[in-house]
Amino acid sequence: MKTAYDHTGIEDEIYKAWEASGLMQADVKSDKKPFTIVLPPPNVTGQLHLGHAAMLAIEDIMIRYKKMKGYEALWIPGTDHAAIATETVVVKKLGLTSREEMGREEFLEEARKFAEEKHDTIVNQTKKMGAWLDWSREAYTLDEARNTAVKTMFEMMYEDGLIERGHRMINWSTGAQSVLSDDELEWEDIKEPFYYIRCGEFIIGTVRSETKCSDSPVVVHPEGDYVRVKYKPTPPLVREGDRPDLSGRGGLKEETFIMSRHLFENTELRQKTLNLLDGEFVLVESMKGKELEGQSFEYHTYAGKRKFFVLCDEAIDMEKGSGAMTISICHAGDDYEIAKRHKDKLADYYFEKIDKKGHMTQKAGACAGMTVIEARKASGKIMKDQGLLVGMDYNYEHRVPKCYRSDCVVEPMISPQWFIMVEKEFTDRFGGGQTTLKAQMQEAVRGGHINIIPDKFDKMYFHWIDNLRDWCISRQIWWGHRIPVWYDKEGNIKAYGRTEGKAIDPSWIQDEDTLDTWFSSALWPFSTLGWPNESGLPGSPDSDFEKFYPNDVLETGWDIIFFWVARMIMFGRYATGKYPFHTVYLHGMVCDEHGKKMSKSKGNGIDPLEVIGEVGADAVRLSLVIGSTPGNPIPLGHNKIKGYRNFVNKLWNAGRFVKMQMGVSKPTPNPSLVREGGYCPPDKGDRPDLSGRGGLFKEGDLSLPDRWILSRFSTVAKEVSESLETYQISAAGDAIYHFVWNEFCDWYIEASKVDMNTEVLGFVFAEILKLTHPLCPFITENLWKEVFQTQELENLRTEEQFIIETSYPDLNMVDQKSEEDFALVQKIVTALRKLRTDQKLNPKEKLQAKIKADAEAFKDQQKLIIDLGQLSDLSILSSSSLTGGSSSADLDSRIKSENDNLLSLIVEGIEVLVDIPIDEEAEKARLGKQRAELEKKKVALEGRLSNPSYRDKAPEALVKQTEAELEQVSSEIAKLKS
RNA sequence: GGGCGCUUAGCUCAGUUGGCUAGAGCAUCUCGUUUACACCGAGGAGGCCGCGGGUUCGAAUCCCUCAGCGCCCACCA
Repeated sequence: MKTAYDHTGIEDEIYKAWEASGLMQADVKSDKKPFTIVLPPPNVTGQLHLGHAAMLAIEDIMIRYKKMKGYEALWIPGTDHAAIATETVVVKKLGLTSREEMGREEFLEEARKFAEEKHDTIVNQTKKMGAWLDWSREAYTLDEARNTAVKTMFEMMYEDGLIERGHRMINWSTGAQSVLSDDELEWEDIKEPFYYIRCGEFIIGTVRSETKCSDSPVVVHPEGDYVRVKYKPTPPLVREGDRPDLSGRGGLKEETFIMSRHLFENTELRQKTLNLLDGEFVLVESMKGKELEGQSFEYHTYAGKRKFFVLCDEAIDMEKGSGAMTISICHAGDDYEIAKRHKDKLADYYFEKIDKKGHMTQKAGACAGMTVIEARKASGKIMKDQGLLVGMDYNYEHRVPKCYRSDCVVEPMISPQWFIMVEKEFTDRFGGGQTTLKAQMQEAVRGGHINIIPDKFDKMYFHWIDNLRDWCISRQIWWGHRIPVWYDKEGNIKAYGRTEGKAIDPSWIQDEDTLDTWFSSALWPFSTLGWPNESGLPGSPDSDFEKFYPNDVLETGWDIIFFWVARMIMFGRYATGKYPFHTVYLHGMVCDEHGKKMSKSKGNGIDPLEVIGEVGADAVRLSLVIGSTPGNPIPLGHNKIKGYRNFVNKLWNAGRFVKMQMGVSKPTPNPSLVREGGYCPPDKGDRPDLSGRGGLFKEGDLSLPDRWILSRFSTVAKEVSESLETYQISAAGDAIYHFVWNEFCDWYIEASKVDMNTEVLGFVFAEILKLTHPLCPFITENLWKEVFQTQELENLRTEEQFIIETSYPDLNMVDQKSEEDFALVQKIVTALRKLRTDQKLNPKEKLQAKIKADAEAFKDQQKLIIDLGQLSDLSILSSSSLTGGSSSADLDSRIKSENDNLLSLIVEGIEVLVDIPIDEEAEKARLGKQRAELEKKKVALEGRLSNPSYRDKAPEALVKQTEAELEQVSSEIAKLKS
């Protein structure tokens, strides 16, 4: 064994051995209680990033822990075809400007090849993390089985009327050339000029100047208060940063405007808004919006002369702009809503100003053919030059939607698409009566069927559902599940859903579009378990679906709670009648050590594969799970990783020490250690019992450190299990870290060097390896083999065992007395070490000391203190050990008088006298400081006890405890003073 | 604009029903080449728990105000 742990090579070797062992494959016929997690499938074209690494670490810990706890643990791996993301990448890789340059089939073949190549990469990277996945059940969101599930789901929902096709306002990604769901938008803050434009007498405000190029209704509020005003300019119109309007077409001449009373009367706002007009506004008349209705007029737009007419609608906000607006029915959601209410009047106004590529149509006149962004600038300039503007705000800030995959502009457009109706009533197939998908999703969490960790996401979840609109599931891309609908030449639907056993007429045409990638992802918890083929079929008791569905925990990053988690809940409940899992564990985003998002430009990114190469997967796993709590950012930096690398090395070296003590021969069973009728090892062969259910050691054989470490281990193992049960992985890791380092290594191993019990040493270390295994699978397996097994890795399964085959530690050897006794030893030894530091003594110099104690009861501690405190002797002061006989009348004062040349340490009220040359000054200072601290504490305790309400109302035990403390503090002070 | 959350040591963060002297890692200071480990050991220093108020015998913890920070949703006139 090397002095420093070297993970290189061995991790891959261990993973291969696990795979070869067959142990990773869950047994559907097992009697054990199932525990199931489905791996959130990484994008097949992706690289392993830190988010995956965190996910893998957390889920692997859960799986290994449950497996060692005796569950039939199943963790299903898989990959996601990631429709839009992959298609975008493939188009780029093939050097196409659009997929149409290649035929559909040819393109799909290329995409398939690409996905296959990339698949192996992500799978191998997943294995690097040590993930205990059942590869025999690996799934893919775009494979045959999942396609069957998709078609079945589509069919069910279509028949229930929950899937409909219709023309609606949708989000169009000009880059991906597809519709996107509301959740697939990413919003970007930008600053753009905001224009106030003349439109006849009206003034309309817009940031989208390019859309103001066509015939349009001017919409006003029917009950809104409007005014017609006369505008009298104040020439010359020259101001800083502005040029006089020399065109003579506006600004300088008298004219009339119609605006909201709100704008007219708020002078400050008016000046700010109509900042290109400098003059006087004089009221001509007042009117309600409805009085304006129906008026029509012609006016110049940047693209030429256009017709307008006035329409009333209550959607108008009188406080915004001038209280009037024109609408672009095909290019804005709100406008479309207004148009729907005025169908009869607006039939002629449904025309596209922007095409699917994001270019302006012929409607845009001079700007036709430009991109939206170009046209926005150009049209603004034209309008300014032509005097069509009455106001401008250069600092208007708003947010624009971008495509989350192709990062291009998203345009609202009207298009025929397929939708899942989340608010439509249907009859629950599982006896839930009339309900809606929305209601089922709400019930999942509200009814306590699903527990979200941390619970702050409950609110986010409900908020999302409350605002949820129908889910657009069709996509105009090729890579994905093609929508299972067939039309005849007239466009009538002739077939849908599953095709097995159905006659598909060759003349029918399948829908060109594919399904949203999240449609197949939403089926993942049960499509991976054989649904629909293995579900609900009588007499299929051994099916994965029966055994492992519902899943137990769904673990993922909180950022896909809506994309994925909510939709799995929706589909799971709808299709199987059961919520797909009982617990949702959401981890946060990995960020750098200062809480900043990792990004290439900042250079603070960490590549998980690179660091695994440097320090090994175990250290990386610990870095990702310790020091972070669910839902909160996971801070990660090289310092942290280094810290856990050091821990892994510490564990390694503890293993080396244990192995050295156990000798070259492997440990053999010591019959004297196993009690009559005690624990019987469940394992094959005559190996030592390292499983530790208690009843293993004879009381009399155990030293104080033995009893202490067994007791402490019992407590810590319990804490760790409890933490893992309650998904507090960080707390579990922290407890292990400190137990191993600060108790086992710092104290037990040190004590062992003096008085060795190799059975206990080996036993506790073996238990530590088991306890740590879920967090650090590689090094624990490695040490398990090195220290406790005789066989090589490949033979472990048949001849001995892998560590995961053992039981998770559950030891009941808590011994309060030993813990207290050992704690006193630790405190006295620490005090002695501090004394050496303070007095600048040679650390190697052995000291003489004395202590007052019961010689027999203190025997164990005495020896330990001598050894660990580097003493030559620690004599026990008792009445008989003092000169002048056995009278114990005033033992303390006699001790004092006979030893007043010795330095006195007060530890836990016990006086330790040390024979060293006393530096009077330093000693005085030390005592003064200690006394001050004690006095301060005494005052606090007395204050509390002198409060009658405290004695009255605080629990009795607490009051007693306070009294005991006061007593001890007082006695310590007395000893210091004497 | 609506909502959620955070503020604890120099840094990153724990602190689970209110109760011992508020903890950890890293950084820092002093000492140390003790044969498991220098990827180490020993010891130390460092906190009005954001500000102000309230409830309580008792508040980092519960309630309210304010300030600062972060996030989610909505928002294209």
